[in-house]
Amino acid sequence: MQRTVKQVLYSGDELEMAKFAKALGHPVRIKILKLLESQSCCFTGEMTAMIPMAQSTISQHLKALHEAGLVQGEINPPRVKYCIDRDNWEKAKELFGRFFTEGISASP
Amino acid sequence: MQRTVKQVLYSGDELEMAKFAKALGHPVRIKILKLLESQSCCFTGEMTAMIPMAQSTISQHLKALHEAGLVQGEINPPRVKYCIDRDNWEKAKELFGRFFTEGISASP
DNA sequence: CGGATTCATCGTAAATTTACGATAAACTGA
DNA sequence: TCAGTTTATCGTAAATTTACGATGAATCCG
Repeated sequence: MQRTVKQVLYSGDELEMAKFAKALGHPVRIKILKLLESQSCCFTGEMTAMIPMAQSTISQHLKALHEAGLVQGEINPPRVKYCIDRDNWEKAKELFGRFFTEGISASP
Repeated sequence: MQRTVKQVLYSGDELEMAKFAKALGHPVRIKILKLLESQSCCFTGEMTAMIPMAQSTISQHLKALHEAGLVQGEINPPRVKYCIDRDNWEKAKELFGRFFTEGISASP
């Protein structure tokens, strides 16, 4: 008897690419990453000073970037210093690179 | 008198990257693009045959990809043949490439 | 002129995202 | 210990996304 539900199956690469892409799918998050990229690291406060948006909203976007693994935060009381997560950055770079050149790996 | 509303300003590149990234931000859209990439082009029906999801949903995702400019459809009655939009594909490739290596262009 | 095929669009419900202000939590330094 | 600073989280409203089935539009073939 057929018990498995009709459902799309995704490869790990597909899921990971989508996760990264989703995190990049808002211009303010692009801007934040650009900031971190240009000055290696910075505190939340510096971002809120440069981006005219409520502090809570910036914090929310940072959380999204963190959950996608693109950013990591180092507690430096009473502040938090954010940096690009280099490992995942490289992973994303490679995934996007492959995707746009050959089309992502040909897994399931 | 100050009349402009407090508002974040984005560069064209930031907006365009976010638009592309958002379109890539769902695994089924990644899968669809992979399909188009691997067999140059295909009809909607071939996708719905390979992806267990309602035809209307696939069509909706194709619309999203089309609106982001990543895909173009050529009417071939009674079917529609979809292909990667090569111009924007290259644009996206370059944007993501620059972003992950140097960090996107340093405009406003 | 039908009937069949192919795809888009509509209507809809549930879930998620996005923004804000208010508040809480963690830590410093006086 | 108390006041101040910095950031996260909560609560919330509006907008958007995602999925489905049903229906509509366009075109081909007989």
